Amino acid sequence: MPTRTSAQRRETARDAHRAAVSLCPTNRVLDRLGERWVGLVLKELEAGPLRHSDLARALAGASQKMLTHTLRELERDGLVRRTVTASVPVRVDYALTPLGESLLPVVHAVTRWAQEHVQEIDAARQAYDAEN
Amino acid sequence: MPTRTSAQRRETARDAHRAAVSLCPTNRVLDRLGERWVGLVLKELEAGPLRHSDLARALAGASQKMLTHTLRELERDGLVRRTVTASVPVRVDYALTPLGESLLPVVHAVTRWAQEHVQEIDAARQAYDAEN
DNA sequence: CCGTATCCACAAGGATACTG
DNA sequence: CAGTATCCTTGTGGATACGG
Repeated sequence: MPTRTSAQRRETARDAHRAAVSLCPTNRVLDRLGERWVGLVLKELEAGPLRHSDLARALAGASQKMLTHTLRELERDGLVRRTVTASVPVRVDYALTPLGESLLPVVHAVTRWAQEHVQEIDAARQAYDAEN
Repeated sequence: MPTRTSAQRRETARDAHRAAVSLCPTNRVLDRLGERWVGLVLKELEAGPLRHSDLARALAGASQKMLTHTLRELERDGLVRRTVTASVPVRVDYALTPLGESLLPVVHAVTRWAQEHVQEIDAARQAYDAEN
C-alpha cells in the first residue's frame, strides 16, 4: 500500500471535496441562480407565460445562444415549461412550472435583501478600495 | 445623424441592457452567491469566526488562491471582517460582519428550498434526458 | 420565428513555487 | 501561518452564419 506522497493525499482530498460540493443541493441551486440570465428570465416569467421573441426583447443583453441555453437548462431542471405551437411561423411559449413558481419566494428574498443592503455594500467597497 | 444599421442599433441596445443588468442589486448579489466558494464560506463562518487555516481545511476543494480571493471579495463587500493578529507566526481570523449575518436568512431560504426540491429537479432531469 | 452549429475571446479558476 | 506571483488550463459566454 504504496507510499503516497502528501501531495497525492491532498489531491485526493481535493477531488473528494469537490465532488461533494457539486452534489450539494444548495450549491447546485446557487450555481443555477448565479448564471448570468437565470434570475432575469425567472423575473420575466413571473407575470405569466411569454413567447420566445418576447423574452428576447426583454433580455436584450443576452445572445440568442445564451437565451436558448438558459431556457433549456431551466426546462431541464423542471422550472420552466416549453410549449411549441406548430403554426407557421412556429410559436414557442415559456412558462414557469409549479416548481419554478415555488422558487420565486426565494428569489424575492434575495431581491429584498439586495435592495435593502446595496448601499452598505457600495459603502464597504468604497472604504475598502480607498485604503488598498 | 448618421445612418446606423440595424446591427449597430442592436449592439447599442445590448450594451445598455448589459450595463443595467450588471448594476441591478439582485444580480450583483446572485453573482456573488453564485461564485464557487462563497456559499460554503458563509456557511462555515456562520457558527463563528475561523482562522484562515481552519477555512482551508473546511474547504479542502478550494485552491489557496481561490480561498483568499473569495475572502477578499467578501471582505470588500463588507460581509466578512478580516482580523490580523501580529504574532509569530501570524494569525488571521475571519468573521461575518452584521451585514454578512443579515444575509444568512437568505442563504437559508435557498438551502431550505434546495433540500425540499432536489428530488423534483433530479426527476425532471432524468425525464428530460430520457427523451432528448 | 425559433432555433442550431461553428468558431472564438476572455475571464475564472487552478498548480506550483516562493516570501514576510 | 498566511499570503503572492506566475504560468497554464478550462469553461462560459458571445459573434456570426445557417437551417427547419
